[in-house]
Amino acid sequence: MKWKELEEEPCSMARTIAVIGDRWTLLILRECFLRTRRFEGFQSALGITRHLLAERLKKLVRQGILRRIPYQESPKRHEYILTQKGLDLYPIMMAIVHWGDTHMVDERGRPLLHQHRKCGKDFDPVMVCSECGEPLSAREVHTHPGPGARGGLLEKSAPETGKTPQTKKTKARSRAA
Amino acid sequence: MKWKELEEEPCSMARTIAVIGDRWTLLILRECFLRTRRFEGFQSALGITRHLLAERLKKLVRQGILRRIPYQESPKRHEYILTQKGLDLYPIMMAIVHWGDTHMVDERGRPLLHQHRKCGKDFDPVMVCSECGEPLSAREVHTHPGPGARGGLLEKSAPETGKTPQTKKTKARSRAA
DNA sequence: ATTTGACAGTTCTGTTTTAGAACTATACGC
DNA sequence: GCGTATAGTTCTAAAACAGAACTGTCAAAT
Repeated sequence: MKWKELEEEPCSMARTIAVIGDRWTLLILRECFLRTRRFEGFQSALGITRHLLAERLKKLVRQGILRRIPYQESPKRHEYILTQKGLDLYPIMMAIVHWGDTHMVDERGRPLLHQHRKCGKDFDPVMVCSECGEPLSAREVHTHPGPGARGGLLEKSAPETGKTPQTKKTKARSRAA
Repeated sequence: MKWKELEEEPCSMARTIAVIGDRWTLLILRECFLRTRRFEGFQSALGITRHLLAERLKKLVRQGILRRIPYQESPKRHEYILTQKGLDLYPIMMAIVHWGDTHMVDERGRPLLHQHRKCGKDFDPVMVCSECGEPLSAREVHTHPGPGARGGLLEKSAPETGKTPQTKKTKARSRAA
């Protein structure tokens, strides 16, 4: 499967993964949230090859997650800062960090703590229901198709070019989330 | 950088990414939360190559995210189900889906809706502070080193094998999250 | 006036990963 | 014995990535 196909699936998760679902992109975004803004900054913080870094930054700009803004003329230099769309990735980042804090720390404890400016305390992120405010867990949630679902009868059945091929080709059946 | 190195960084995010930070693993986990349990089920739902699927499933079992449980003898067959560690990934999945719902849907709307059994309503996931219950955003959070941080003076400086090499080799400086 | 250094990339080559397809193995139902 | 279901393994070609060097612009130091 190519990244492009993934982006077009009727599944919000697949589409998001198509944009941020590789390790370097996620690490670049970590740096963004830690206020890194410049090419050399990302490169030395991550040890990513310059080639890949340039490519990933371009992709993030194309996707509207980062904005490329000049910070000096002659020579022209730009920095990369998060757009609102990018800032909205924060819950994903926090959820990832929190799972790591819970399941991947060694004896020494957490590498980084998070303090909430409003209440002044170190906190954990908790995911709650927007309607009732209760914490969420997988078992308490029921998923059902929404307006953008493509499923069952509405599914576009590709017009085969004749008889059914005998190859064991297995194509993904459609799945939404 | 190899996945193994990533796993050993003093950063909860890097460690988590080392485990689930590739596109197939994330999609396999999506299927797990949608109650897929068997090899063929994953394969036909995702269109992943069988080779990669086998590899990813092994990795998830090694990491304690899935458990491989026999469901019949002769021929021996197993199914893969989420452990508690795996179920704890739910907030990450929901955060990813929600970002996609917000920023990646087409005109037709969301592919999938989520209903909270407790209150009966379709909901969005909201990330709040465990201490004061207020919704979180990137700007209201201050990060600072925790007990597991390796930084500054404590950093293990690799004993160079002699004189400083003249190559332009750039190694990642350490960064925690 | 030439050299050095910072910055932001691009180009090159070789290795690793992944895609796509076929093959293996065990057992069941007919 | 024959086809089907399930869960893999093996093979080759294509794509992605790592590691290193190179390009180009300008400022400051020698």
